[in-house]
Amino acid sequence: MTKKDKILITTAIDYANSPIHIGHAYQKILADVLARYNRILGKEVYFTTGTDEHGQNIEETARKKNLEPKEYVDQIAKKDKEELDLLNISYNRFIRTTDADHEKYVKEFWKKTKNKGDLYKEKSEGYYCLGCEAFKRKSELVNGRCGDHPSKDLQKIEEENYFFKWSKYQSFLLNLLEKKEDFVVPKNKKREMINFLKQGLKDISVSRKNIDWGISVPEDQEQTIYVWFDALINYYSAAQPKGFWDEQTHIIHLLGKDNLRWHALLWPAMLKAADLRVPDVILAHEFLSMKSKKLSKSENNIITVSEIVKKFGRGVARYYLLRHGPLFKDADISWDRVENVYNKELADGLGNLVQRVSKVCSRSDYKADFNLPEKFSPYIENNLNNFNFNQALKEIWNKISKENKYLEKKEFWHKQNKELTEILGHAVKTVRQIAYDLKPFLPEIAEEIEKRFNSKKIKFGKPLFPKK
RNA sequence: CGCGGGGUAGAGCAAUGGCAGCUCGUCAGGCCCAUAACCUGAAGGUUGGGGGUUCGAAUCCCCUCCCCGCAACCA
Repeated sequence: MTKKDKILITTAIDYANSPIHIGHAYQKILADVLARYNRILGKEVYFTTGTDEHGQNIEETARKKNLEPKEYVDQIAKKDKEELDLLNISYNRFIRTTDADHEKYVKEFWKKTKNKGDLYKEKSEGYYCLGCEAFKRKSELVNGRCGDHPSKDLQKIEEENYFFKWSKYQSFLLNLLEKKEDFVVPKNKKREMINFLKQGLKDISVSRKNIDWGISVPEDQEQTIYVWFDALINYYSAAQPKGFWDEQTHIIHLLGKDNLRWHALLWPAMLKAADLRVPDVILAHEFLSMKSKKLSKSENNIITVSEIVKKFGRGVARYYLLRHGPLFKDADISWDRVENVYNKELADGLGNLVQRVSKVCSRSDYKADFNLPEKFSPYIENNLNNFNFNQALKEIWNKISKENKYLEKKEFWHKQNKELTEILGHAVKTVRQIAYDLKPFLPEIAEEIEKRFNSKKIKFGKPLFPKK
């Protein structure tokens, strides 16, 4: 991160085919931590998330449910928002690709790119695969069939579409990736993008004929803008009017590894074509699996945010994912593991430390001082500046363990007067700092600890995390 | 030769050439402030397999087996 004082943090917008699950939520949590952290540091933060609502898949899903596409995506967007609220995600704008202002920006963007000469119309022969809901190039076919859906017959379609001159930006992109250290995080993903680029870019079709559910091409009503072209622009539509798409803003995109190519290679090329600035950091995280199997709705192998919150309470999903989630490496989740982490790390670790310190404080006449923490511990800053969310939490938990050892060694429950005051002073200071450090990660928990500890008389209360 | 990640104690992971470590679980002890929590100690590994380089290999090289993603619209 940098010293600029405006920061734009975005998450990918989720495809409104089905509501989000815990895997999607992971990304929102990462973004939320960055947003809260930077706000506390006094920076101006704009944090966006939302839904990607156009495209043929969505139209068909809606029709199957006897709904108009708009009705259907309204439902999904509402549900997604509820899930985000359960996690206390502090977004500033929930942008939907069906929002009127977004449509306006997409059309503007299109015109700019067209005027630049980077969009051209060309008749192409395509093979449409019903399994993929997508066009295949002849070169992509395996034995004249789609490699992913060999059982489906391909429809040969001749269509005139708009193409984006992606190939024109190959060296621009290569330069960007090679020169800008942090442009794609982590490094191995960046290498992957560079390797892909070196294979050569082909121009890409960015419009479709005979698709109704989408944004139509300006001055060409027959054509509809391809969903990715439409979706990527959401970042700009959300941020630009608020003044967060200028050179004074540090722009961070968070996304899953599956979307990296579009964000690292197509989006910057589109921005360049429209004479707009490119983002600073593109952070791609890995995937969560459940008992080694992909999170998949069709296989009934998902956990939703509401389930986890219902079972363990708020904050637990945030903690689990931030500490044990798939940051730069795929990670596995299971109910057993969540329960174990809840009991050992949250209840026995953080929760118990808060209890034992506050109990001894409240039964003695100990009076705390008002030297409240004013900034994050250095390890929080170091780790968050490098996007090491899990390591930052690990450091906090090391601090908890160290304090437990200290209290044990001092046998503080036997002590009195001056000696006790000294030990409690140490413990209270530590707990207060822990609460401060936890603010970006577990805001509700941090607040609850502060309620008990940030006054003269330390209060003993109910366990923060009742044992399961 | 499509691209990439991975295989280390019962489980999850760390260690990029120098005594193989951490968390959980297990076992023993201590403590009694705390949510049967906390603290100390112990057991448990020929690092998937084979070969090579080296004084020394989980780590570098070659071969091989196995898992998992991505492959241009699933976070």
